[in-house]
Amino acid sequence: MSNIYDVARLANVSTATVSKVLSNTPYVSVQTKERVLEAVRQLDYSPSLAARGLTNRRTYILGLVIPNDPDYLFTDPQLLEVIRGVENTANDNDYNILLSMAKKTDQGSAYTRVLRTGYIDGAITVETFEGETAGKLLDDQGLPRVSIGYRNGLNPLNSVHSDDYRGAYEAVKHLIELGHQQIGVISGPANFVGAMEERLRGAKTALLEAGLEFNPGFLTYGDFTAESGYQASRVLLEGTARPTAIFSMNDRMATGVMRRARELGLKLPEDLSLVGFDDISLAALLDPPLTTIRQPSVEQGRVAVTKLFELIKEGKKEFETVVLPVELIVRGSTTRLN
Amino acid sequence: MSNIYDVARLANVSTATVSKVLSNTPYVSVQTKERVLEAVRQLDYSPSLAARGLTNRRTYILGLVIPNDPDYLFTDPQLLEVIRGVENTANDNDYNILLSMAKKTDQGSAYTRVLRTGYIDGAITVETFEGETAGKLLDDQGLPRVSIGYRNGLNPLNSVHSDDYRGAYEAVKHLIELGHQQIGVISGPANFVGAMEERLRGAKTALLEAGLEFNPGFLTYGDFTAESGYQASRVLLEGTARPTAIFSMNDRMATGVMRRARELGLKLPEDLSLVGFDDISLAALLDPPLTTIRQPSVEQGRVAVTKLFELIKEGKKEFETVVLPVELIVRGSTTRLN
DNA sequence: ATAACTTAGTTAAGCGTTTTCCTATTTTTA
DNA sequence: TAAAAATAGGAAAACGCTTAACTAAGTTAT
Repeated sequence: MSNIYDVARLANVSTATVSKVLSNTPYVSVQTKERVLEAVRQLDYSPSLAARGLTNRRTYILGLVIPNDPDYLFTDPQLLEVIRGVENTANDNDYNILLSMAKKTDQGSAYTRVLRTGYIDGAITVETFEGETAGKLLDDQGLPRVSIGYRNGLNPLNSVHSDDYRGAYEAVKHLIELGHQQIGVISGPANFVGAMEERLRGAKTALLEAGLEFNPGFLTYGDFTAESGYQASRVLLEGTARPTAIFSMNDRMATGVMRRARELGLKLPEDLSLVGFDDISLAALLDPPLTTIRQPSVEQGRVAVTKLFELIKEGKKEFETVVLPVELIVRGSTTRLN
Repeated sequence: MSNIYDVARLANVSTATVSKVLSNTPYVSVQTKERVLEAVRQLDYSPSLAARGLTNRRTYILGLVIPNDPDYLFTDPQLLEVIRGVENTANDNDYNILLSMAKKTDQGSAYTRVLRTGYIDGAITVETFEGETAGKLLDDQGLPRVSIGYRNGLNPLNSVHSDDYRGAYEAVKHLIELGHQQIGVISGPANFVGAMEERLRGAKTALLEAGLEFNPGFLTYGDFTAESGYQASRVLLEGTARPTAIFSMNDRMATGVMRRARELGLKLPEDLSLVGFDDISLAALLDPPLTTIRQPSVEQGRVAVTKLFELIKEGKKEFETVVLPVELIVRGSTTRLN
């Protein structure tokens, strides 16, 4: 592999000039510039990022930190979308993505080292459960960081997330408008930062506005997996007074509800209306197709990186949290209460 | 952030000694070593990977190259598992993962640059369609590389993949043992390297061994999405002579088949037996639960990295392709032909 | 007692860039 | 037409680490 000296020699200039040409610094004549570029072409030269990082203090690498604890979070298909949005946007701007799937137990491991070692110019952290330490580690170093999700609970700075409140509100309002008054809610894990609280708040607000009251007995918790939705729905569907509709805080848990309902001989949507959250690709293909709240996952990644660039390149310290709009997608799993 | 000089000064030694301590080179006295380590601790020092990479020619970063063309491949939940296997194994060995989602159209973009610039010590490429260039780019530089999937068609070197042949063979054999003779096959895209050919070969072999002949009219193609399975199954299920069983080369397409069958009033498994491939987490939760071939996705990532380390650390040039066993999971979507 | 090792630690070069000063030439301004 | 300003390019230091080569002291073998 050729280095900057090879190029300089071939173009008959100094390495300083080569560097200037490559970084578009002014005061290089057109002829010289062309000669250098020709040499670069001939040698198929590309500058060593390691060397560049050493002088520059810029590595053109962003960290993407995703908690790997617990395992089941990782089966979320939306996550892949987020990753895709992050990677593509970074790449469009000539940045690369270093992936860190942090385990809480890690101390001094490769992942920690990378976050501490000037190897990345900034980071995106996917916020999940309370008690993740990666974010603090980054902040302590003053590294630019953008959260996907809710940072430190509901701190309205430097994060990007969907409008969870609104989504839940719309979901429940939709059910109420269909005549439902007994509405069960399956939440995600209670210690999942921010999002679940917001969705619960949205759901409650919708009830309140309709003059209905929230029945704590109709609130259960799952862990986002389909299996947990199945379990949670037992509580709701096998009690004496069962709800006529269920709002599940993600689609996968909703599939669990469907399965349970089927087993109990309940027909959707006639006997039970069901609204999910996420709009995973499968949602439209279920039987009946699932009414749900669409969340812009790729977009979350995209916006997070764009915002991170503002912090990195413009030296900004903070920005107002970006809340991305969600959309109610009405399909076949909800119907008017008869 | 402190550097090696700070540590050296504090410990009253030369930087060389610090470096030796940190890399466990012999000929450092216990006392000195302890003094250095104490200084490291006090200063919370960790060496700059950039600088280290410059001298070392080791970056402790592996590239993970995943084609991003076409989009729909990316919705594969198995992919996340593979990524997880790769990342975790790399991390366990103090390596990090640089994610590259290559678009074919990219030339000279961030991703290409990273692959050419001595920034990674090796790479894992996820093989999908023919004509991907990232692999060649890496090979041209002599960078160690392991493929997940089938390298250059069926080249039996330096790759890791599941036993696609065996999986398809078992799937179809299972159907035959249940008495089915008219078996439809929904393949993935024909230009998907290796895997589809192998699965088709497996299916044909099973038929042949049972003295049945392969009916080309019962072979259709999808693109791995549920929607394409739905479309493909129309061809199979709406003809005059329809198969009594279908082998779908992935689970998502199988869900499309289920949907179509339901629409046509066909009951699974009585009227139609269905076998998928992958065993995605949803498979067990479908109605009926899907009989399928389980593929070890996390394991593929894990093995790929392990093998890559052999190439990098031991300087090996090649290894025999690792074929990971698959497993037939019999659930409710298949039954004896009556 | 001397030669030959072994151990412990240091010096300084080198990895491949970028960037800050410089110098020299050309162009503009008054 | 002289001074000032703009343009073009180069020399060399700096980034933070590793490592080859070296020195010096202590240990062992003869």
